[in-house]
Amino acid sequence: MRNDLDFSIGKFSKKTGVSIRTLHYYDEIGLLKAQKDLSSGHRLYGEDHIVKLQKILALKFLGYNLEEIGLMLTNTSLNLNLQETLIQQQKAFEKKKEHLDKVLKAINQTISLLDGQEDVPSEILISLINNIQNEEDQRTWLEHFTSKEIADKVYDKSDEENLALDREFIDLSREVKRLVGKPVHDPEVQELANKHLQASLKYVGEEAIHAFGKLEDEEIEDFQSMMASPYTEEEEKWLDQVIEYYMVQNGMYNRNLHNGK
Amino acid sequence: MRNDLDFSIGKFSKKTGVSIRTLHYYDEIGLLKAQKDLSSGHRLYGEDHIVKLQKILALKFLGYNLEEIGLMLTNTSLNLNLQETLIQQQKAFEKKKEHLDKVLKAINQTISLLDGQEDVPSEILISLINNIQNEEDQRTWLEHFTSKEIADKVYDKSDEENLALDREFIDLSREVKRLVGKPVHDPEVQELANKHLQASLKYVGEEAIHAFGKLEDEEIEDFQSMMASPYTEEEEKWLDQVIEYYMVQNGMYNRNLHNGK
DNA sequence: ACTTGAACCTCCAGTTACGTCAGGTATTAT
DNA sequence: ATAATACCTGACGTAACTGGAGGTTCAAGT
Repeated sequence: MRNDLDFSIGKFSKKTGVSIRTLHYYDEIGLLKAQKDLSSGHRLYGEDHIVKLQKILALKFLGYNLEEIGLMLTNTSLNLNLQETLIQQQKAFEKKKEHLDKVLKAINQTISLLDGQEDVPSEILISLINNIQNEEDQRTWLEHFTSKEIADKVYDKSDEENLALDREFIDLSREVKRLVGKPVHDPEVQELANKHLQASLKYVGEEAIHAFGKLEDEEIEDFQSMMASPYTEEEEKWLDQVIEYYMVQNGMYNRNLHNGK
Repeated sequence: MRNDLDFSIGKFSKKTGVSIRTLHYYDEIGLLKAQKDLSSGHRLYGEDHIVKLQKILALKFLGYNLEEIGLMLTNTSLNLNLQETLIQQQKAFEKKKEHLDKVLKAINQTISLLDGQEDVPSEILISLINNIQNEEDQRTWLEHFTSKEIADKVYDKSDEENLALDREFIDLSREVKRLVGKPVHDPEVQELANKHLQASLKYVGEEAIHAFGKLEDEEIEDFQSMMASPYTEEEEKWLDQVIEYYMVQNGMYNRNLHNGK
């Protein structure tokens, strides 16, 4: 082993771009132990340290934590270890990427939804975001209880389509919040019921609604618990009544029809 | 405000999928304060808490930390805040995504490099990873000191091309490590020098090498400090001599030629 | 009414990979 | 010799929890 310890910790820090504190820390946990000048206590680094630090940084870049890195560097067979763990690492990072993509999708959708619109009620935003978040689970559920084709139809919409539908639901929910409490037979209220059903139909498709009709209440509740509703309990109850009344009036009673979103 | 506190913390935890311990924590930091049964001290949750927790989860999903979420939920104008901050959030996540992509690229390249190959020296792996990590900086540097065209040629290679080149460098470095210390005039050693120069040429291109020749030593050193070398200092010095001798023998002396990788 | 086990409580410690003081010593430049 | 700079150790803070210890309350069965 050579012993040309050319660098003080400051020089070494500048040369490698790693902060002094970090070097202290690596020394402390034994990951990169410096030589110490016995009289002054100052740390000294040499070429060997540069090489080792490069390894540390490379492995850190690949996502290993310092403990793992420590083990990999003492085990001489870095290679064997790497080959085994890299696959796991890859999977983990791919999961992270999927998550990131979902988040970015949610952010982008929310941005374009807010754009130009004034004062979107927060409940709606939340329900939108939650629905993006749970989209996969919902889709799986829907596929399980109906069919792949229906699930595809409901969830494979273009961005513009989605944006338009979301906008429609915003308007509707605003109406709900405006009219809540009014008697169900009020013409304005019944017009709302009509629009609400139309929108659900557009959102969820006719076949899906038909399939929904056949399910047990319990199953529907499972699904609803995944879908964040933008309404308060009060609003929800009122809307239930409004739509029930509307359907009875129009001879199409089915109490689950409006639960699409 | 309604006061129908229907859930114990256990029920609430199951209903929402948030751990009891996390609910304790949110209560403690005042993010989601539960009602307390005064006689027992047990926490009680109701519908309102569900709604609020949904908001918290949605905002967490968008990448806000708990403090930010707390502020957003007390400020009634969730909306205004959102619209401003979402753009930042978007940028931050896009950066994260870029980083992730780089890491995944490094992992994938390393995996395919290790695949089928037995016992790749760790120094090479490290230098490969470091080079992916610093690719952007290197490219910027190269563009600055030579030209965009050259940088493009050096760095825009297909995956297969890169893999083949990396394999070649592995073989070469194995040879270096095998032959190190032998006299420079040994025919085997000179054959190595030849191959090394060929590989550098393929890797970096003729124009780039030409451009390199015009640079100051200092500038080259800057660049090299970004490129992790797979060699020890001893090997590096020996290789320098070998190649210098080779070039002198073949009437093409230029001491920077072999520094491509 | 009694017991038992599950559910709940509070308080404390630990996690990662450092950043940021504070208070003191060593080296270097003038 | 003195001042500025570099370095030291030790301690605390961070974010968002998780886990455990040791004690209390609730629900159900006997």
